[in-house]
Amino acid sequence: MPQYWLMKSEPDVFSFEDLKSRPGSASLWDGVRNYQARNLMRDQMKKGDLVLFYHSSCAEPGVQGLAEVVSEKAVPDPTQFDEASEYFDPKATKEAPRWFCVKIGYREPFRQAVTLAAIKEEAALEDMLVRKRGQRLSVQPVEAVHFRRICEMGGVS
DNA sequence: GCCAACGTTGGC
DNA sequence: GCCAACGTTGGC
Repeated sequence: MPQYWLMKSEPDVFSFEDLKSRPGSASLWDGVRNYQARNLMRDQMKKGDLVLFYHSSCAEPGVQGLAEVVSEKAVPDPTQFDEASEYFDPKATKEAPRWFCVKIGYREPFRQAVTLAAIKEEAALEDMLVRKRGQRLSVQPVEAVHFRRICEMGGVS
C-alpha cells in the first residue's frame, strides 16, 4: 500500500517543471534541514509512495501535479558533505550523516493546479495539514481520501 | 532543562 | 514588505 505525501518547493528554486526536465525526470530531494521532514523521509517514505508536488512562496501557491518516490529508501543527502554547497553541514560525517533524502520522480501534471485557496474552500479537505496556518513542514503526510480529492480537483484520476 | 533571542517559512 | 508562527541556538 503506497502512502501519500505533500512536498513543498519554491518554484523559483526548484519547480515541478524542473523535476520533469531533470535526467530521468527524477531528482534527489536534497537541502531539507528540518528534523521532522528528515525523519519522515528517512523512516516513513517508501518507493512507490505518491507525492503531491506543491509550489510555495509564489503568486499562486498550490499543488501542480503528481510525483513519486523512486529511491528504495532514503540516502544521505550529499550536499551536507559539500563545502561549496549552501547546505553544507560541518557537523555531518560520512560515518554519521545527519541529513537524509529520498529521490523523487515526475509522474503526471494536473490539468489545472489545485491552489491553496481552492483547498481552503473545499470542506472535504478541512483537516489537511497544509491548511493549518503556521504549518511550515515541507514534507507532510496526506490521508488517502484527501489525496484522492486533490487529484479529482486537479483533473487527474 | 529552561527560555529569550534570533532566524526562517510562507501566506497575504 | 509585513508579520505570525514556528524551529533552533546558546547562555545560564
